[in-house]
Amino acid sequence: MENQQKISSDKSGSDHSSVRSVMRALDILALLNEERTALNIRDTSAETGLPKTTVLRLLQTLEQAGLLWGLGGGQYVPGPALLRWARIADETWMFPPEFKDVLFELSQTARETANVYVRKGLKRICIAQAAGPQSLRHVIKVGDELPLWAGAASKILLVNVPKTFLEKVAIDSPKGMEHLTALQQSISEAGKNGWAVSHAERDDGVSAVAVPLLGSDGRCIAALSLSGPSSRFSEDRIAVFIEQLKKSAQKISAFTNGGLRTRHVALSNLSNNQGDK
Amino acid sequence: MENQQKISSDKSGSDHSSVRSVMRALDILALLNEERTALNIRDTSAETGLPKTTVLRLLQTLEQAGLLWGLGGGQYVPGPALLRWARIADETWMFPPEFKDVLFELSQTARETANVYVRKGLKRICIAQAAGPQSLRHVIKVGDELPLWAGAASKILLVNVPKTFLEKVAIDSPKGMEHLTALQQSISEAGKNGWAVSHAERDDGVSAVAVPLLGSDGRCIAALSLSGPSSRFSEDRIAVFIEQLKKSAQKISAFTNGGLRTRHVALSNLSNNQGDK
DNA sequence: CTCGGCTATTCCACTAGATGGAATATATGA
DNA sequence: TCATATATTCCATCTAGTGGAATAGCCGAG
Repeated sequence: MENQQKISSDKSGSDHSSVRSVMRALDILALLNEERTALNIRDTSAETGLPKTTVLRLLQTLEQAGLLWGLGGGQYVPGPALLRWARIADETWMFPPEFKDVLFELSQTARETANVYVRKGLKRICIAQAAGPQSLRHVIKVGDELPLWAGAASKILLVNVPKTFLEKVAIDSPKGMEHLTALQQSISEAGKNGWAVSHAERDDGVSAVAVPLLGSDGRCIAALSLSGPSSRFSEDRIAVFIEQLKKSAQKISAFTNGGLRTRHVALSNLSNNQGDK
Repeated sequence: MENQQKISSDKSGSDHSSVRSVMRALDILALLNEERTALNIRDTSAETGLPKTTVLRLLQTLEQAGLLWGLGGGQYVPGPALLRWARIADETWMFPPEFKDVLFELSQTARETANVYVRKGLKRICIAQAAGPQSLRHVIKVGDELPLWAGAASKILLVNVPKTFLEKVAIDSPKGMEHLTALQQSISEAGKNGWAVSHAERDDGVSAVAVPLLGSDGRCIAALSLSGPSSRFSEDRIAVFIEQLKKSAQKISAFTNGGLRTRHVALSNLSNNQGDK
C-alpha cells in the first residue's frame, strides 16, 4: 500500500495529450517496488483496473524493451534494461559529495531523516535523502513522489507561485478547493518565517520541518526537510531543528555557489514547469 | 554513435504484438546516455525517423511520467523518476559482494576488462563488469545490450540452444542466414572446449575470451569474459586468460552454491526466454 | 486419473485514439 | 527589421491498440 502513485492520475496543468498506452505501461512498471518485485497478470489487471488482455500486451512490450524480464507463466520481474537507466540516473542526478555529507551530518545531529525535495508539476519529488539513526523513523526513498498539498516541504516549495497554480494544487487534495485558504495561509507564513512545519498532514503521526535551498538569484530551488514521528517534534525540538536546517542549507549554498546542479543541468532551471508560462 | 540499440528493432522470437507507442517512447528514452543527456525535438525526430509531432507528444508523455524533465524550449533531460527505477534496479540486480570482488580481481590480474553476460532474447546483456587497468581498454557498461551473433561470450551462451533459435540469431546478423554454419561451428567448439574466443567479430580490433558460469544443475546461466584490443590477445596470453577465467568462474560457483541470483530470482530461471517453450 | 476452478494466452471485430501533414507561434540571429 | 530555424497547435484520416469472448494450460482435490 502506500504506493498510490498512479502516474497517469497526475492531472496536472498540462494533462492534455499524452499517449495513453505509454502512460499505462509506465503505470504498470510503477507497481514495482522493493517489496513487490514481480508482476503477474491477474494482480496487475486488478490493481490497474485494466483488462487482462491489455495488461498482458503491455507486459510483453515492456519485456521486449528489457524493462521487465518474463519468467514464463505470467511472471515478470525487473529486467536488466533498468541497469542502464540506473546508470544514467546516477550519472545525471549525481550531486557533489559534500552535498551528501551535509545531508548525512544533518540526519545524525538531528537524529531524524533528512530529505531534499524539488517541485515537479503537482508533485514534489525526493531527490536526495539521509535516513535518521533511530529505529522509528520516517522512510522516504529517493525518487518517491509526494503530493504538494501537504507537508512542510510543500509549503516551502509553493512560496511565490501564482495563485492559479495553488488552485490546481488544492483541487488535487482530498478536501478539494476548500483546502485553498488553509494552503495560502500556511504558505505565506512559510514565506515570512523562512521555514515551515507540518503535523500529520499526509500521514498520521508524521511531522516535518523544512527550509528552502536558495539559488544564486535568491529563488527557492529545493526544500530541505527533517521528518519523523510527531512525538519527537515538540515545540522546542522544532526550534532546534530549524537552526540545524538553516545551518545545513547555508553550507550547501556555500559550496554550490548557489548553483545546486545535476550532472548537466542547474537545478534552478528546473523549477519552471508549473503550468505557468 | 555506437549506440545503435533501437529497442524496437529487436525482432526476436516473439516479436508479434507489442504496443507501438510504448516502444517508440522507450526508443526515444534510449537515445540518452552518459554523453547525450538532453533531447530536443528536431534531433530526436531525425534520429528516430519519427515525425516531429509524434516525437513531441511522446516527449510530453515521458515528461508527465517524470522520466524526462522538460526545461522548456523543447529541451528534455533525464527526470527524477529514473531515480526510482535506479533504486529498483540496484535492489533487484544486486549481487553478493564477493561476486564483484572476484570480477575486480580478475580484471586486475588479467589487466583486461571483465564482463558477465546473460542471454535475453536475441541479445546478450552485460549485468556486471570490472574495467581493466590499461588506458586502452574495451569499454562495455552494465546494462548494455550486445548482439548474440558475435563475440566470445555469445558462443558460450548459445551452447545447447535449439537449432531453430540459432537460425533466428543468424538472421539477426549482418550476413543473415549464411552465418548459420559458422555460428554452429564455433558454438560446438565452445561446448567442447569449455571456452571461446573472438577476434574482431563485432568491433574491429576487439578480442575476447569467455567461459561459462554454471548453475547447480550444470547448465550455463551466464558467460564470464575478458575483452580488450586484439593486440593484447596473442595465442599464449589467451591460454593464460582461459586459466584465469576458469579459476574465477570456479570461485563464483563456490560461494554461490551454483545459484547466482538476483535479489529475488535465481538467475538460472532466467535463461528460458528464447522463443522455445 | 479426472474433474473443477483458476490463470495465462490467443483471436478478432470495433472504434477510440494515436498519427502526421500543414499551419501557426516563437525564438534566434543577421 | 526581416529571415530562418525550431517548437507547438490543429484536425481529418485511418492505423493499431483495445477488450470481450473463447481456448489452452496448470494445478490440487477428490
